Amino acid sequence: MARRPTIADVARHAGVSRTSVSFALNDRPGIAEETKERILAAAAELGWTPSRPARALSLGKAGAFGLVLARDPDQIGADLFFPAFIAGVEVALGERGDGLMVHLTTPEREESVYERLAADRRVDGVLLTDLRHEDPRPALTHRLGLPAVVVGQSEWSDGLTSVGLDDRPAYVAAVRRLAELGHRRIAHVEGPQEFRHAHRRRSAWEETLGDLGLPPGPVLPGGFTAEGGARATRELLSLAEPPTAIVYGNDLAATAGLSVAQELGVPVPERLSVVGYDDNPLTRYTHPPLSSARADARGWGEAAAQALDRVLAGEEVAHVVLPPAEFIPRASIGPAPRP
Amino acid sequence: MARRPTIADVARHAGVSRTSVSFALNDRPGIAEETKERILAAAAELGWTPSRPARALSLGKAGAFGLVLARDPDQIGADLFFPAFIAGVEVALGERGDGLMVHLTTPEREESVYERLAADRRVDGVLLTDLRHEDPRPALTHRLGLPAVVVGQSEWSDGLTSVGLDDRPAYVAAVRRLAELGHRRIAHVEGPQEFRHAHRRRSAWEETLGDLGLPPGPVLPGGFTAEGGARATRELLSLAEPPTAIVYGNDLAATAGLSVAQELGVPVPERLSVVGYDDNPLTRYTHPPLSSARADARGWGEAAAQALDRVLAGEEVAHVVLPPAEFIPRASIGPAPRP
DNA sequence: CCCGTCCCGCAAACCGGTTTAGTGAGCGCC
DNA sequence: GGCGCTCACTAAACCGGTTTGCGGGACGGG
Repeated sequence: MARRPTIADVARHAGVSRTSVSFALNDRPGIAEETKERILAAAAELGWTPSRPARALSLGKAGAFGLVLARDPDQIGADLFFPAFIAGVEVALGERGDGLMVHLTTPEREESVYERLAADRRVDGVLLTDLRHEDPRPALTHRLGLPAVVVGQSEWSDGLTSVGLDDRPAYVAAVRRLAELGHRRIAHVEGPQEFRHAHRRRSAWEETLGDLGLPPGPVLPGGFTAEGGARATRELLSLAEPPTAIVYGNDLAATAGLSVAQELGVPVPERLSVVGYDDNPLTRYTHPPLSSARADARGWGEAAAQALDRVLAGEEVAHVVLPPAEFIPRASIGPAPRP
Repeated sequence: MARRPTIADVARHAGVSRTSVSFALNDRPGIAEETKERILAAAAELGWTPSRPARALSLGKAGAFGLVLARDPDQIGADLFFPAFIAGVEVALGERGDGLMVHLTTPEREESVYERLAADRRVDGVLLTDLRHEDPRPALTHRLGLPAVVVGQSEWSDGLTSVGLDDRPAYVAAVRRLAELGHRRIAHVEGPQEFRHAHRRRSAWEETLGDLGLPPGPVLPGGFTAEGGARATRELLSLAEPPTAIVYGNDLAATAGLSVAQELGVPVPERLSVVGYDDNPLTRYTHPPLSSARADARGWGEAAAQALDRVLAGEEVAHVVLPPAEFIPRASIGPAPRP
C-alpha cells in the first residue's frame, strides 16, 4: 500500500510551503482565502489528515484522556455505570477528535498505571472515579503533574476540581418513603466502605433514620455483588426480628436479595420491601419490579470530560454539581406488614 | 513544576550522546555494559521515561490498539463481556506499556470512527467485535490500511485473522440436555439477527432440534435486552401450546424471562425450563439459579490482542481457536412437565 | 611495525507536524 | 519618491525520540 501522504505532499501539491498548509488547516490568519481553499482542496484530494503522534509531539498534548478502573473485572461488569459514563466522555471528546485510553487493572497495580500514564505523556489528564477514603490518587496525580478531575463530591477532591452527582437525595427519599409506609426496621446492605460513595450511601441511610427518630436497622456488607447481596439478605431474613425493608447499595445486590427473599418464601413487598440503586435496565423487569435510583451517568461523563478540558486550558474551574440521583419507586416497596 | 527531563538531559547527565541513551534503553548492542549501567542510573535518577508521542513519531507506531463499540450504551452495559474482554486485552498490552483506545459510538457513526482512527494514526490496529452480516468493517479496515483482527469465527473474518471462541457447543449441549429431560417444545428468544453470534446461537438451537428429530419451537426476538426478553416470554407463555423450555440469547433476557414466568404463576423449572448465556454473576443468585454458558471473555481479549500483535509484526497468523463456551446447568432446568 | 577488525560511541538526519522570525510585494501617505 | 505598514507567505528551528553512517582506539596477527 502507498505511503500515507504527509504535510509536505500536500504543500507540494498545492504549490505552497508546509507552514501555509499548517496555517490553513488550523484557521490561522495570514493565509489568503483563495490560497486556503486551494490547500484544503489539495488535502482533501490526497486524503490527508495530520498525524496525531506528530501533532502530539509538537503541541506537547496527547489529545487523549485516561480512565483507570481498578476494580476486579467481575465487579466492573456488574453495573452499567461505566459504559454510560464512557459514552458521555466520548461525546465531549469526539468533537475534537480526541480519545479515551481505558486501563483496566487491579487495585494493587493501580498506582503504577497512573505513574506510567504520566511518564509516558500518553494522556493529557485523567478522570478519577470510585474514590476511596484516604485515596492516594489526588496527591499522586498532583505529584506526577498529571492533571486530573475527581468524579464525585467536592469534599473528596483534595484540591482537585470535582464533578459531582449526589446520590444522597435518592437514599434519603427512599428511606423517608419507607418510613411513610410504616416501616420501622429498615436494614442496609452496604457496598465496600472504603469507597466514598458506598460510605456516603450508608451515611444517608443512617442519618435519615436518625432524622426520622428511627433506630438504625442492621447493616451488613454486600460488596456491591450478587453473592454479597444474597448472603446478606439470607442473614437478615433469618434474624429473630427481621427487617421489613432493605435498602441495598446497588441493583445487583438488590436483585440477588429479591431472589433470596423469594426462595425463603418471604413475599415482596408484602413482608419485605426492597430498594436498589443504579436503575439497571433489568430492575424494571424483575419480579416485582425493583425500586431503584436513577443517575445520569452519561451526562456525568460528558461534564467530567468538559471540566478536564477546562482545567487543561488553565482555567480556574469551580466544582461542578449535576442534578442529583432520583429515587424511582416501583412495586418492590409497599406498606409495612402488620406485626 | 519543572519541565520533564528529555533524552538530552539524561545524555548530559551521564556524559554520553543521545544516541547512546537510546541504544542503552532499547538494549541494542554497541554499548559497553558499564556505560549502559551509568546511563540507566542517570535515567532513573532524573525519573526519565521516553515520551510516547515522540517514540510513536519516530517509530511510526502508535503503541495502542483501538476498540470501537457501536452498540447503544444501554446494551453495552448489559453484559459483562466487554469489561472482561478489555481486561484481557490489557493483560497482553500492559507488558509492553501499550494501551487501548476505547470508542463508544452509535451504529450510524461507526464507520467514520474507524476512518478517523486510521487517518489519525493514533492506533496501530483494531479489534473488531460484534460482527454483523455483510459487516462493512473487514473491507473498510482493509481499504483504510488499518490492521485488524476479527473477534469471532473465522468464517466471518473476510480474509482477516480471526480469534474465535465458539458459543455453539454450549447451545447444542443445552438443547440436547433439555431433550433428554423430555422437552419437546423448546423455544428460542433470539438476539438481533444482524449480529453473527446471535444468528449462530439461533442456528445452533435450530439445527440441534433438527438433529434430534424435534420440531423447531417458536422463535421470538429478545434483542438481548431485559425488555425484549420479558416481552417475548410473556408472548410465548400465552400461546395455546406454550413451550416447556426457553433458550435465550443471553442472560439478561433470560433473567427478565424468569421474572415474567414467575409473575404469570408459571413455576420454574416445574412447568418451564430456562437457559441463558454469558454466565453473568447474577445468574447464580436468581431464583431459581439460571442455567447458562460460560465463555472465557478475558482469555479471549488476551488472545485477540496477541493475535493483533503478531499481525502487526508481519507474521502470517492462522485463525486462533479458543476452547468453546461451556453449558452450565443449574436449577432453572428440569424434567418436562407431564402433559 | 603495520594493517585489518572489532568494539564503542557520536554527529547528523529523520519521523510529521507547529511556530518563530523573517522576506518581499503592494499600498497609502506626506 | 521614500518611508512605513500591512498582508501573504516561507525558511528554518523545534518537539523528543530513533537510526544511519562514520570515526577513533585497542587489539591481534603476520
